[in-house]
Amino acid sequence: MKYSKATNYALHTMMHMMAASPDKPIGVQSLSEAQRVSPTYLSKILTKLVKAGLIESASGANGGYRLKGRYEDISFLDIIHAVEGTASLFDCCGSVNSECLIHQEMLSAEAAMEEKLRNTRIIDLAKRLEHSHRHG
Amino acid sequence: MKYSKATNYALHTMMHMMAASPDKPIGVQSLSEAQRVSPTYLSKILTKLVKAGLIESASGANGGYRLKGRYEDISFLDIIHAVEGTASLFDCCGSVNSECLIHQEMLSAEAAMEEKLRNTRIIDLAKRLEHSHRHG
DNA sequence: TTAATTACAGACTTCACATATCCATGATAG
DNA sequence: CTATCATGGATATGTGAAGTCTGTAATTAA
Ligand code: SF4
Ligand code: SF4
Repeated sequence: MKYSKATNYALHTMMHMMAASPDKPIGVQSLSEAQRVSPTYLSKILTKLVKAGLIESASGANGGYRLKGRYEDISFLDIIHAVEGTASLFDCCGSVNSECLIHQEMLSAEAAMEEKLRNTRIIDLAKRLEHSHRHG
Repeated sequence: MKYSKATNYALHTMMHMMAASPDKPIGVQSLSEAQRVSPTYLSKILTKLVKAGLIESASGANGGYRLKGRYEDISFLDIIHAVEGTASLFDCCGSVNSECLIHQEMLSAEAAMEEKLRNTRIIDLAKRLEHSHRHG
């Protein structure tokens, strides 16, 4: 029961892109160096963000990844859902039983967490701090 | 990023014990039959609950597992912590950086879920419904 | 047109952990 | 003493996370 490291990488990358210039694409090479993760692996993760419509990519020289459209609205939950999927944390027996009290409680608790994550936008944190360090 | 099946078993078992008589110990044999899980495996899970002080066990004939003390106060979170552990869902780089905004937000969101789980007691749900079915 | 650069997709490996199973041991009631 | 019951350790087994490798496609610069 842990968030994957991929989610961590995605959050850091998005934070970094928000703090940097949103105009020019940034190659996965430079994005990976700040986080000590291999470029090919980070690329896999960022492709998920592309498919989720959160960012856009450009092949070829001077290509890379770039924010698009209404990037100010992107929340923590958007990124987490793009990377981890949207399935419930509590999948008992596959079927959703709306009458089950255990099930209801677990979904309700998860919803409380998602509510918090949905109401926090990356851009707000990026504004509050030029956050580029990565300790370890 | 899923709750383990062990947590599911523990929740069902506790719900069952609350609905049944709290006086007599119930053997893991009968507890397991209701959930279609092997007795030995369920025993391992229940031992965690014993060590967490949520229930008590009695060896020998007519032994088994039984609620103890202030069992009315047991919350969802108590059981989940006993089974899954109390570590944070978001463990980046091991160290807790209180100044990191990403870290703060993730902890805050997790706290919202735990708050909900802490404020829901098993006994309340057991009262509302004699809940012993297990579909699959 | 060619070469360099970049993202993308698939196969693959490795590793950690969840999910058990089996068996020996210990405790306890009758 | 014996049947019953929990506990602990060792041991599979399966699944998903984490990461690597390599070829392919797209795009730009020369
Ligand atoms: S009884 Fe409720 S919690 Fe248990 S498996 Fe069914 S729906 Fe899920
Ligand atoms: S989220 Fe913050 S504390 Fe955690 S690794 Fe990233 S920068 Fe460090």
